[in-house]
This record gives sequence, C-alpha cells and structure tokens, in this order.
Amino acid sequence: MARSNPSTHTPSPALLRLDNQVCFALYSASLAMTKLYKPLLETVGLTYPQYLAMLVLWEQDGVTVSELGERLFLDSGTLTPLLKRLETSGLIARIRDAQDERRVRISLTAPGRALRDKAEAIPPCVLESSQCTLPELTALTGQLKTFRDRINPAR
Amino acid sequence: MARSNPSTHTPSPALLRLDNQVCFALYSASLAMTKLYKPLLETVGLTYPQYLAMLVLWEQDGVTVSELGERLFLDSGTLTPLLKRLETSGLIARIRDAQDERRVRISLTAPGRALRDKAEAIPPCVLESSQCTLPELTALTGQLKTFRDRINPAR
DNA sequence: CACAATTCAATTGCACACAATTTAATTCCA
DNA sequence: TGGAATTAAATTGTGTGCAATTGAATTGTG
Repeated sequence: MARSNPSTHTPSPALLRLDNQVCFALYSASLAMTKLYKPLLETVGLTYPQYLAMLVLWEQDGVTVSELGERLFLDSGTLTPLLKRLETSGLIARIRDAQDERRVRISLTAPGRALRDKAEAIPPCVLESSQCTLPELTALTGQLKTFRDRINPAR
Repeated sequence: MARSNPSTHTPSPALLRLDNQVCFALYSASLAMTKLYKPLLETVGLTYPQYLAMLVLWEQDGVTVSELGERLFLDSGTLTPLLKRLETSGLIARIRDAQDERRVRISLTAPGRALRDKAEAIPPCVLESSQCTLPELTALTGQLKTFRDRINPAR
C-alpha cells in the first residue's frame, strides 16, 4: 500500500503539524499581543519594544545599554537604533560613562519620567481587552517565564 | 510624605513592572524560542518564519498567499518577500491562478517536498533541548492558543 | 453592459531582531 | 609598563512584521 507519487504524498506527521507546535502558538500569540498593544501605545507615542525599554528605565534610571539588554534579552544591534529614536523623541538621554568610556548610560529626561503617569493607564486597558482574568494571566506569565528561562542559554 | 523631586521619583507601580507583564513574558519567550530553533533550522536552510510557511505547505500544497496568511496570521507585506526567498531557494513555485489572476498559488517543488523528511528530525530535537515534558508543552500550547484567539480580532 | 466597489498581491517605508564585524576603551599579565 | 586579550557599543547586512498605498482583476448593481 506504499505510495510514492510525489503529487499525492503522505499527510504530515503529527509532530510537524502547525497547530501541534508550541513554537507557533507562542509566535502567533506574541504577534497578536503586539497588535493588541499598538493602538494603546500610539497614545503615548511608543512602539512595543520602546515601551519595554521605558518600563525598565521607569524602574531603574541610568542603566547601561548592556544592562538594558540583559533585562530585555536584546543586544546592542537592536537597542542602539531603538534608543537613538527614543532620544530623538526627547524621552531619554544617552551619555557616555565618565568612569568607563566604553559604556553608555541611558537616563530619563523630564518628559520621559512624566510619561509614566500616562503609561499607567495601559495595563488596565490590556487586561480588559484580553478578555482574560488576572489569575489566568498570572498563571500564563509564570509558565512562560519558566519556559523562557529553561530554553535560554545560561547567562 | 509626598515626594515630587523628579530625580528620586516614586517606584514603578506593580502593574508597570516589567516582570509582572504577560506581554513581556510572551515576547521574551518567543524570542528565546526562535533562538532555540535557529541552529536546528540552519541544517535545513530555513529561517523560522520560512519554516512555518513550509509546515503549512507540507499539510496543504497549492494554497494562495491569502490562505497562507490566514493560517500564519501574517499579511502579504510579510509573506511576499519571504515567499520570493523560498522560491529563490528552489523549495516552492509561485504561480498566478489561471481562474483568478489576482491570486498567487504556492506549490512545493520536488526539493521542497523532499525537505519534509529532514524536517521531521526537528521537533524531537526541540522537545529535548526545551527541557520540558510533552504534557507541559501541550498544556502551554493550549493556553497560548486560547489567549491568542481571544485577543485576535474576529476573522 | 457599464462602472463602482471589492479583492488580492505587490510595493513602500519604518522599526525591529540578530549575526558578524569594527572601533574604542579597559584590563590583564608577562 | 606595554602589548595581548577582553569588553562595550556601534555598524553592517539580512530577514522579518506591518501600516498604507498601489495596481490589476473580479464582482456586484443598476
């Protein structure tokens, strides 16, 4: 009963089916999430990765590019142009460290700090439009962090 | 006790903290997953989104660009250049539909079909390097799909 | 049948991601 | 102390994502 006609090849094995892949569920959920944020972030004039960088800076002002990268799992190739755009927007300043001229410290400007108040409106909006309960989201967050930390190479 | 000195502003509220955000857990887990796949996909000469497109085509050959986009939640702006690269690689053919010249049908070439056999080695490798159990991953997949389908606009 | 509305893919422009390389500064150590 | 090794950020090049627009083909409607 073996079939070898290439135009009627055997169906994909279960392990290769798109809807069975964690990776695709993760990938498509992440894209959907970015789209959910987009209109909300337009009100504060940020892209999604820029918003993440601002979240870090609102927690800890004056970090270096490397420290920001460790926190966000991004490298300088991504961050340097992103930070230049935030600088152009007037939200941050990029200043070489006087002690170690290799480092660049990122500090918030007054408008950058002030933006946090407006940004506080965003998480509640996301929670509402996600149509999920807080316990559901908390559980999912925990599982995703566990997964991420297992597959990320040791740092 | 109110503080208003901008250089010693109040700590970020819990809802704005990076590590409390589902969105960041999702985003960072998705990036980590892509990095996990990268070395495995190099053995078959595909990028991660190209691999997803091939998964669809191995399930259903001859789909249109729109159908592929619906399946992957991507639009023609993303898919057109991606598919052109797969065509250049010799894995697929892009042919205008004779019945409806607006559509472009994507069909596998012989090398494109043959690649599936090599690709079957990938999911087991991912499972192993994820250090997760199959039930864990199955549960996570389900939750992610539920989340994605809730936040995705109706289609 | 005519022609406006719709649909489909491609194109354009902008913003990531990331590997690989480069440049500059610092540290290590013989 | 001085050159090799290391570190930090920037740069370069490739490949996505996606909004907005374009252009061609088809459909719907009077």
